[in-house]
Amino acid sequence: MYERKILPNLNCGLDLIGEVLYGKWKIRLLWFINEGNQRPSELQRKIPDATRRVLNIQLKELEEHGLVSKIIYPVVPPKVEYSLTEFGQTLIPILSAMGQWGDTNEAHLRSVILKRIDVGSQ
Amino acid sequence: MYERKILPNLNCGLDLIGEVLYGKWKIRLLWFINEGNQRPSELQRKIPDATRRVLNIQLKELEEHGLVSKIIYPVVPPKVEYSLTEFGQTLIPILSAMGQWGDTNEAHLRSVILKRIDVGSQ
DNA sequence: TCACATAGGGATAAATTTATCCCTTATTGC
DNA sequence: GCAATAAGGGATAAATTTATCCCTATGTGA
Repeated sequence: MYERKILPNLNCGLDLIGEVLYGKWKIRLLWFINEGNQRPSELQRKIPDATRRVLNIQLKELEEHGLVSKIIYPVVPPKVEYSLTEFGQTLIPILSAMGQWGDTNEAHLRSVILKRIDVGSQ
Repeated sequence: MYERKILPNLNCGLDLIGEVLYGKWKIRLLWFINEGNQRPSELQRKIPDATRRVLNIQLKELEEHGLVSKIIYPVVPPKVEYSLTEFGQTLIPILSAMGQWGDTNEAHLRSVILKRIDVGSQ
């Protein structure tokens, strides 16, 4: 695992939540797990742009942060199921509000985001 | 400005909000601006761990994404004021909920975050 | 027997984000 | 004249995060 050289700022609640949600795929993972996609392979299918590798890494972080729990069934072929912990579930209303905000403002957001990116590319 | 080689995913509302909030200091900037710290030097004092440089860069992104607006007064020494746009203000309830969640769970979060980090360091 | 599905990890490269350092402008106070 | 203040930008290094590639294990079905 990467060993940090610069410690994160943990001064206030926003810092703390930022620390556990920071990660390209974490919010989506929480969301899809909450929707019932519990197995790694289902999550991969839901998030095809991410590689298995990163999803595993980010799932492990979510687990270490106490947001999801993992059950490994001792069968072959292997079977694993993730689910939100009680603690992780308390995040759902917030993620839901975030998603709604994004959906509500989709047109505008898509426009300004792409404007910053397509400066000569494509 | 850095030219992206990998385009971001913009499949759903969560992706969109993630894109505009992603940045080490952005949430804090929005928060402090909302609290009335409008001038760059005030923001720097509020966020001493960030350098002027990064704050400027992230403020510019927030501006380009339509969340904050910037007024430059033509005086010397220079005077600049940032404020939330109407659009930016719609984010405040969400940031507030996020901050509260972090505050409520401060002890637990601090513990699990530090556990992941202090694996041999310090 | 060969391909496939399932889950996961190591090593390393590439992408992206932050940090550092230094430079500019013009006025006020000493 | 010299230091401090206000705001900000360029160049470059360092830190951090993601992506790529390859390898392991074991049963099931064709």
